[in-house]
Amino acid sequence: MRRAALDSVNCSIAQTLDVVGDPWTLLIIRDALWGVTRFDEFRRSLAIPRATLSTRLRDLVDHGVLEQRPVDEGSSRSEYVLTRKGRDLGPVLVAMLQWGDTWAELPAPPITLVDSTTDEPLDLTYVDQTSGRRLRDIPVGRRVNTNSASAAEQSATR
Amino acid sequence: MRRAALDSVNCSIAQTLDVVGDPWTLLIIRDALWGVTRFDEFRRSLAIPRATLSTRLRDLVDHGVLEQRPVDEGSSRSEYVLTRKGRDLGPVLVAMLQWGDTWAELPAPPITLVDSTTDEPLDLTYVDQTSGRRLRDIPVGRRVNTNSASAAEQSATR
DNA sequence: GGAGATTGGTTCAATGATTAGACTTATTTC
DNA sequence: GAAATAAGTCTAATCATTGAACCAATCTCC
Repeated sequence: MRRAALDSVNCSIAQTLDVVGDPWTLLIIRDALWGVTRFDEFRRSLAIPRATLSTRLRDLVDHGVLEQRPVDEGSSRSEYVLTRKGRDLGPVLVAMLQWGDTWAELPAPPITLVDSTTDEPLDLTYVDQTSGRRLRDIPVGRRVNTNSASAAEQSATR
Repeated sequence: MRRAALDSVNCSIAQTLDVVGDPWTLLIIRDALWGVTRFDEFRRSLAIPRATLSTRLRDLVDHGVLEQRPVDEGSSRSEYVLTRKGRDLGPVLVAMLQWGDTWAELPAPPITLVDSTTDEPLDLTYVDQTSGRRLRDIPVGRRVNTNSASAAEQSATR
């Protein structure tokens, strides 16, 4: 059967996975963050089958992550650009990049993130803005917010 | 045909997706971070088919993200606990949680991350440790590191 | 302006993966 | 010792993904 339906689960992570919980989808967004906009550019960059790319782009447009628009006035050729919602996925990709740099067995990190104005490498870390501490030094717990959804939905809350 | 093979692509994001680029996998890790360890606990929490859970857990153990060990000395029942490598996926899930809180159309964030010693809510943001600026204030670029892989592999670098 | 290449798809059959549900075996609990 | 629980495996059906072929616009270049 088809993939599990996650969009009704009352969990922000499940909701996010319902949109980008597919390897191709996140690779498309990665490329889009680097400025790729055209169908064939994605296809060549990712070596993704045309039909798969076609459905993924449609889904991302439907979810408001990409905006499809004609390359020129009245042109039938499209470009796909990230919306604000799509650009906000940057931290997800940064986190994946860092995990891969640390744990994938590559000889060296293939790319380095830099400040594009100064070309200085970035050293990105999750920090709690309240206490100033880094995430890795904090014992993280969670509080379940019971005010937001029905009791039935709560059973699916995480 | 089976899912695209990403493990040979010279990109840390693709390498990460090769391990966790599946919705079930990340939901399993989410639960594991909250302390879930047993097969049936995962199954009930996620409503995941047994066979699917079985293969996912095996794959995660093979990748060194989870460690499988007997519940007691000599017991045939297993518990699955995150390794260091697995716990390091925390930032990926934090990023997804925040994106879902912002962009999924839920009435309110279902959970709040807190410091478990003080119960204070956390306000986690990516910060560049060098300049002290927040990620969202930085124009991010990338530098491709050409010293690490062969020219042939470089064509697949992102 | 016409030939050929490029772009942006759709359609097709074959192959895998995912699923619900039945089944199994060992271990607890009562 | 009976029933319930835990941790899976097995099977058939269904669904998604894939490579390949096909197609209609559009663009380039002579």
